[in-house]
Amino acid sequence: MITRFAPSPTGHLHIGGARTALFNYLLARGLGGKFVLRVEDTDAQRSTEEYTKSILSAMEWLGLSWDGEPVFQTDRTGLHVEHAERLVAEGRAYWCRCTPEEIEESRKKAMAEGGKPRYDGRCRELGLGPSPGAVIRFKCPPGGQVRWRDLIKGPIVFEASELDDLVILRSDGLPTYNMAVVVDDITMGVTHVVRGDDHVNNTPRQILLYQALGAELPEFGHVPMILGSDKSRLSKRHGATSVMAYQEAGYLPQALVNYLARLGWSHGDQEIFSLEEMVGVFSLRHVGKAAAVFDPNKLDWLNAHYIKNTPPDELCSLLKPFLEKRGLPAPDGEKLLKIVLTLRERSKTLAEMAGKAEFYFGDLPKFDPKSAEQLLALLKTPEGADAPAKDAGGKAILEKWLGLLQELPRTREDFDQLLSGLAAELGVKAGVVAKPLRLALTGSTASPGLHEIMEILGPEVTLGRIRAAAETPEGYPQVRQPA
RNA sequence: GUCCCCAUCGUCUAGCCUGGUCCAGGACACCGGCCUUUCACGCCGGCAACACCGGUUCAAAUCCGGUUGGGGACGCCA
Repeated sequence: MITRFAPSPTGHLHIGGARTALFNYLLARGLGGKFVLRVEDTDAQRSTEEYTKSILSAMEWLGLSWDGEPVFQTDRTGLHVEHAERLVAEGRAYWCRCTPEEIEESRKKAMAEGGKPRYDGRCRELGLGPSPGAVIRFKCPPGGQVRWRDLIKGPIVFEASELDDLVILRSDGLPTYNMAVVVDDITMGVTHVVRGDDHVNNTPRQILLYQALGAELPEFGHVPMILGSDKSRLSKRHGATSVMAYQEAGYLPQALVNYLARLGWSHGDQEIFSLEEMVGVFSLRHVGKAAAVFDPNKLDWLNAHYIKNTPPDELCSLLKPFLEKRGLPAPDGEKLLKIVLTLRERSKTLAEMAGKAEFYFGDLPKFDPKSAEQLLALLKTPEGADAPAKDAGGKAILEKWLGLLQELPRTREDFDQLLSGLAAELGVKAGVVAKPLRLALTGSTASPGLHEIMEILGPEVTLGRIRAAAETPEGYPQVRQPA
């Protein structure tokens, strides 16, 4: 068995492409076959080397290793031309000199007659030879049906009369898509052609070419499209569509692969799969026929799952580039590890984690606008007898903390004792005394546990931040612009 | 316009092939509760679907036909 992934380098690897690549990979690996990569770069206008590199690196990042060197379609032009000429020689194709105007006229006529726009084959029996501007067209059989049993969709039938004489060799001497694909799949020994749904309509033409070339047919499988939330084809306006964009947003490859696999494929009620695990249980039989809507929420859930389950030291190295992107200096290993430990249960992406880590850096934290307001409000609440029972006066609380924390508590238990002691002393709930401290330390009302935070910040920064908040010097707190 | 494909909770899906075990199961999201120094995690609970019509059958989410709806394709792009 040989499967293949055949992207054209006219853009970055997108979500849909990644999924068909994944399915091909799983199919081959599961059955001990080969998975090859073919770069379909026959469109000289739009193909670039940069995109080729980008696609290959995205494949590697996802862990979809292919067998052998990538094949470039433009390296095989000779082969394609040879086959096209052979078809002419055997009377199964012919040279056509029709002008664009003539073709257009033919299409319009077909449309007017209630059919689909098609070329009428007027050069078909003219026995023309090559000439500048001429193309080779395949002679489509006049009648009958083309049918195949699709690996995913089941039996599909096309009337041959629906097909017209497609161009197989362009006037610039390069093969067209259908020709190049068929010749390559034949000569590369591809046994299972698994590709996007949008190619179903190409398949009957390709089957005809296989037959004209006297080649054995491969199996075909067409995987359904991925749609955006409005059920139209997934595109940029739905958000990120390239694998690279997800990488940059801090998604883990395991999460993306897991998500893509489960989008359209299932294995009972199981949701979490490693790539290796999927290889063992994957089957086209359980790929659905219907298009699927891409759900960023579920991807986030999976990503959070994989973040939580990645060994912390590994997470540290994964996080570093994201910290750097924010201009945060990577702390030494021990400290970074502690930071990561406080954040990994709270982050859906590495980018989000880096954002949440921001308050660990610098002397004073930046506040989000709402938290800044809250701190100021707390500081204004009167202390003592005038204070509402639920609110013991922010300034007083912070000063108490300042006293209590001259020596940082060693353990979480020690801190808890300080906390509940202070709460009892002021006759308020623990949350009331924790809140000003949290605001002072992190610039936010939501954060990891206070004790672990202080341990990471160290005594100097901890006390400095509390003091700054209690005294609210001019211009404090400094408000952070929302990202 | 023509052809092809598809149709179970808001979303991803199990079940459909081999009708009864499905007044339809799981997951994400959402809502409620517990845990709790906040947020999150975790745990518990809830909401929520067989597109419609007809046929076959003792019995249909499951089989058949039609309708509607959605998607895709009709290039010297891939």
